[in-house]
Amino acid sequence: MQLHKDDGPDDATVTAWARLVIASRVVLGAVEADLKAAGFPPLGWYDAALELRRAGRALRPLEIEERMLIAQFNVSRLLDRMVAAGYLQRQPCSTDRRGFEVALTDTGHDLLARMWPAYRAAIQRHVGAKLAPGEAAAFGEALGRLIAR
Amino acid sequence: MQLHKDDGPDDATVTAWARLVIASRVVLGAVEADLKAAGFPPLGWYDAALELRRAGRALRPLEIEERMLIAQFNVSRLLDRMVAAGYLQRQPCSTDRRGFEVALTDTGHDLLARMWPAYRAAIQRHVGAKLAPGEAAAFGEALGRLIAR
DNA sequence: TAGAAGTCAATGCAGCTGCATAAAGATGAT
DNA sequence: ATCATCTTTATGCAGCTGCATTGACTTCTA
Repeated sequence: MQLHKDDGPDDATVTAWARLVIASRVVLGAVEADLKAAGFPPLGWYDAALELRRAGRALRPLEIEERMLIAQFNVSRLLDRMVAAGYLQRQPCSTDRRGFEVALTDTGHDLLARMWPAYRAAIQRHVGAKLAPGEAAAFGEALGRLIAR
Repeated sequence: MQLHKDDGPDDATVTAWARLVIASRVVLGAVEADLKAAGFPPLGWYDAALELRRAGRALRPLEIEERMLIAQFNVSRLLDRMVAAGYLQRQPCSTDRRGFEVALTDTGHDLLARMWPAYRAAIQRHVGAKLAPGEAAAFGEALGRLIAR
């Protein structure tokens, strides 16, 4: 236990932070590299497609933004690229003529199906295999707290 | 407990992975934003300067690369920028004429000293305050395992 | 010690990100 | 209904990243 006069983080917190910075770079990079090596598009494409499949309906860019927690202008461009690649299609929004909705095309559904085996293997290789058995749950809990609020 | 026939990740691992992707983006972004709002350069600059102070001597780009786990060409350009900003200085390497060493300037030492209060506060706000008491140690352990190997 | 192979660092290019702002439509107050 | 305000999405620009390659030097082999 560390004594301190201010409200700064304790040593364990600083260590956790420093490792979070490194680990996210290393693990994200490794998973992305595996996917790319297998000829697939970047992770963000999968994530966006997955949100659409989970929702079970067309979503507006704003809804994608809320779910993926990425900046508005990056959603705009990500959707552009995915539409251009044929994975998504835009359709006019019935209730707001400023916006539109994006829906998964058949090709988009197919992308999810084809990527999952490679993606799942990458997750197991770079995350699952490195955590102690049973450790993942508590680790995920802690990460969830970092996102909350 | 999940039954499966293949060697894929279990649900807790997939959840942990998904949250790692989001949490690192959210938390890194928040800390970077705090530093920027206080008029400081990006995190990577602090990290590089910190490695130099920790080492207590000039380091070669390759050594920075190993410590920060970032790509070679990104080290090259990060050092360029930090030298241009006056925080580092290059000096010829006595044992290898291909390379050189970088050393912290007085301004660089000063940067570390000036940034730390803002940085520490940001770590506490975005990480320390969100973890349950005592949780940071196990969390850091798990992150350490992800980096290892 | 010559030559092949390896290592260290920089750079041109393309693509992605952050930021500020714009354009178009929705919403709310009077 | 009108006008100001807010919301939704797109985009120009600058800077950062990944990738492939190059140039310079070192190391290894014989």
